[in-house]
Amino acid sequence: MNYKHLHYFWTVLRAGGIVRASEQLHLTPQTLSGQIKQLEERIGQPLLRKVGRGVEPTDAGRLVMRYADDIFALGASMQEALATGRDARRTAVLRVGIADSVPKAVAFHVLEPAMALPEPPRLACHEGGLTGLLGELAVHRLDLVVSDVPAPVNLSVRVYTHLLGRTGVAFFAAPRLLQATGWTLRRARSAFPACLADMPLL
DNA sequence: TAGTCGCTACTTTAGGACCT
DNA sequence: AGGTCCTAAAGTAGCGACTA
Repeated sequence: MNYKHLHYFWTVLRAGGIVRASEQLHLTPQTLSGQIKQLEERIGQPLLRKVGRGVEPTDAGRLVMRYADDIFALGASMQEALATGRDARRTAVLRVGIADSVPKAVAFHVLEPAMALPEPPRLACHEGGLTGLLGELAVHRLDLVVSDVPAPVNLSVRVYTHLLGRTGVAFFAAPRLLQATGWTLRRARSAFPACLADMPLL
């Protein structure tokens, strides 16, 4: 196993493409493509397949990626332990799934109190769709899922939903848009959200 | 609707630099 | 000398915009 090749593969999937990964790694796309090809030859099966103009992992690629996540997370925690003198492996790990629809600032706000504990856990955050995250929760790969909606009532998995907070939603419009649709700001405010029916809303 | 063009992303090939 | 890693150049393929 050449861990440099594995790191290139891992970076490509995290960056979302060979070109973006090559920019992060200060290499050319040809180099990354060639190195990943060598990794595939050593493993004996393809890890990436072309989809449109990009690439996506094969089943084997997803398996390798899960191991690579653990390998490089362990490497990062080793560096942290060397820098801080605190062995991260001795601290509890809180594995959190964050739904795509949740703004990162909100997720940070929700998780921040955990980091203020006397013995703060090591946070491992995973982003994804709610359905996939709940599946991970069901098989105990996650401890917690942060979402902007409660778990579906027809979910076959037993989970507990807790309201952690509320936030408002802001709508912005140019004044001339209100005028064009025959509304004034005062009337639109009092008739919200019914007034949206007349608005070109994206 | 089909063909063309330009752009983007990726792969292949050839060859150079460096290290053991 | 041979292996590894890298780049430049050329080629392939997908996608969107434009046009007849």
